[in-house]
Amino acid sequence: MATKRKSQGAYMISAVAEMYEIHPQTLRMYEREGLLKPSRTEGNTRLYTEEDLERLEFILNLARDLGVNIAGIAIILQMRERMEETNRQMQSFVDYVRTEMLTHMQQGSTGQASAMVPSRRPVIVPPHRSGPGEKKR
Amino acid sequence: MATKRKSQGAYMISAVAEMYEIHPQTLRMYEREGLLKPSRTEGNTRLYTEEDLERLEFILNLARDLGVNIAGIAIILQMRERMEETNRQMQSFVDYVRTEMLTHMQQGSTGQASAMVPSRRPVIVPPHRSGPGEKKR
DNA sequence: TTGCTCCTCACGTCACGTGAGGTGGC
DNA sequence: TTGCTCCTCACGTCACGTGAGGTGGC
Repeated sequence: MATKRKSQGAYMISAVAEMYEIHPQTLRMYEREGLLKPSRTEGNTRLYTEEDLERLEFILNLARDLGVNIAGIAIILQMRERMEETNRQMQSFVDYVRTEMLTHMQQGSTGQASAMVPSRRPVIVPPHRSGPGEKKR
Repeated sequence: MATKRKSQGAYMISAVAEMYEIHPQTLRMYEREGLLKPSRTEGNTRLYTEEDLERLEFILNLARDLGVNIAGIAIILQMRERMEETNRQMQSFVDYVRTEMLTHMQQGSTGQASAMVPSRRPVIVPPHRSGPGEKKR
């Protein structure tokens, strides 16, 4: 019984091809060019995880909708990862500052804490809110 | 006397073409596709500023060395600008935190300012270390 | 056996870069 | 006039996507 789908949300190539209306050869090409790295079964069959599919959607958006070629997609993927890392670091810095501030506020200060820590988070990317800073006080 | 170069480091198309060994038509194409926006003389002749040239170098690096197509270059340019903006905001946040810290340190605290405010700017771009979070506690 | 997988080779299409041709202003 | 500029049109090349053909394992 050859199933197209594997447990844990891992998909064989034809299932992925069907889901995204993409030619299996194109999927193999994307892998050859380094855009995707699905794992393999012992029999050497490609297995696409949910994470691979998320990445594939991003790739297809660039390739189909925006007309970016493979070299461009590779670079954009790199930049995306770098930005995500930057955001993580930024967030941890904000968290650090926040707790440090609170610590010092408690050590005999005037209670201006909310004036000191900005009420909205300063920087970072579009959709997210960072969480802290808001419901403080 | 038709000069190729204008004062203030503004260049006409053939001068730019020569400097970068690029076909004038290619430069016109890059403009048509929105990658470059040189100003014009009253007579409608393109004038490339130093800033345009810096951008052009970035474009040529992507196109020639990395093989990125125009759609990809457009997106990468956008992302670059966004990252630069993020870095600027980050820097100003760091500056803000730093001066605010110092202010509060001076108001009857223990003088741990230098332990609290990172001495190098945190986050940002690739090869750096993040700075805070580590020597805490 | 069936229906999948793997692979390589090859073709059609289109974007990119370049060239030609004709125009106009310093 | 010369040498630049502007523009449009068109061609060659190559990357991308797709198809065919032959193989092997569940």
